Amino acid sequence: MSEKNGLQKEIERKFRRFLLANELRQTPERFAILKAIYSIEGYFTIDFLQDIMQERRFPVSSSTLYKTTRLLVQANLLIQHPFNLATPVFERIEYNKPKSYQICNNCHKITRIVGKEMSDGLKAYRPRFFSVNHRVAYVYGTCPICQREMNKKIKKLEKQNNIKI
Amino acid sequence: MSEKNGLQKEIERKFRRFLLANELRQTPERFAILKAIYSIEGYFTIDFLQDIMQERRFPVSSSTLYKTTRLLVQANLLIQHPFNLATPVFERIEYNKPKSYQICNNCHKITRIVGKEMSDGLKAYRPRFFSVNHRVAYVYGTCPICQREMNKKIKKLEKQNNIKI
DNA sequence: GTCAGTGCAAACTTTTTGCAACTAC
DNA sequence: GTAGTTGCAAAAAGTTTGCACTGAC
Repeated sequence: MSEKNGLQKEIERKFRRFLLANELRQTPERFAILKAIYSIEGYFTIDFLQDIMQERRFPVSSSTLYKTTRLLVQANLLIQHPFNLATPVFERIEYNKPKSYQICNNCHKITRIVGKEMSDGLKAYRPRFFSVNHRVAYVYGTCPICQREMNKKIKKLEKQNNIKI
Repeated sequence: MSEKNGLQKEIERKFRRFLLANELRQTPERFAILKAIYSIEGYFTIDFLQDIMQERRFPVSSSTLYKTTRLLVQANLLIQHPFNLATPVFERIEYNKPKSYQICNNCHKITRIVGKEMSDGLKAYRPRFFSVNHRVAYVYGTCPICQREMNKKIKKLEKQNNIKI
């Protein structure tokens, strides 16, 4: 069995356990949605997910999508990002693999942070009485392009009005 | 001048700079909202903020609140949390003071993480070409109470149906 | 004086809910 | 067979927008 299939099975098992423990039913819709979500590499919105389901010849209503995504968040298989875009952005969770993002609050550009410092930093926290599933970090600030533009504008204003801002 | 007033002045200055740089006007509403937000210690929703403004004898319309909170997020003075509750949850930002939260996805209990490991861990990441304003981390998982309940339920089901889940 | 900001109400979008048909258990 | 799930349409909630008035610059 390939690595990918093994992971898929593990995820399905996790969801099955969750459904059983909460006395919820194992419907084809729920597993089809789970599978579709894990086929999406990056971020996605509810609308996009519905398109994917359509493409996969497994159309589902948006009420089902809303309910199922909520279940998956509860089951620690899905995350909803605080990107404050027009619509909520979701992303699959890979167990115990910390994820970090750098967000420019000016141009709203989001960059994934790679490299060990951040993921090691996140793993440094080991709670004694809490079973950790996944860790996510967001670093907010200003990207170099926006930084330069803002400085230029401020300087221009200071010169124009002969003031110190 | 007290520490608190100094901080307040610094925050107002930051907002003023932001408004100037973006050629936006310095209205009383904007500064009153900023002040109200920084008077709230924990999380808040738009509705709650509107109540606060009412109490402070500075009623503002919700359209103004939506517009101003968006500006404050852009100005790196406010953050919107990904708690997936009924309504979006906001919180003021304290510059360069990392914040972390532990979230039980089962009972939705949110706990602030205190202690050095996490904040030091977050500070370990120092991007070379990005001006960091603030860092936030979320640790998702299951709290001890929910953990125990889930285990109990799973065991009961396994016994009942003589299966291994 | 000009033009951006505010408040109101209406419009719009997103999400939830009630109900009949269906299906996992 | 029973009770949870789905899909549809309607309702509710959250957010944005158009417009007249106000006030920052």
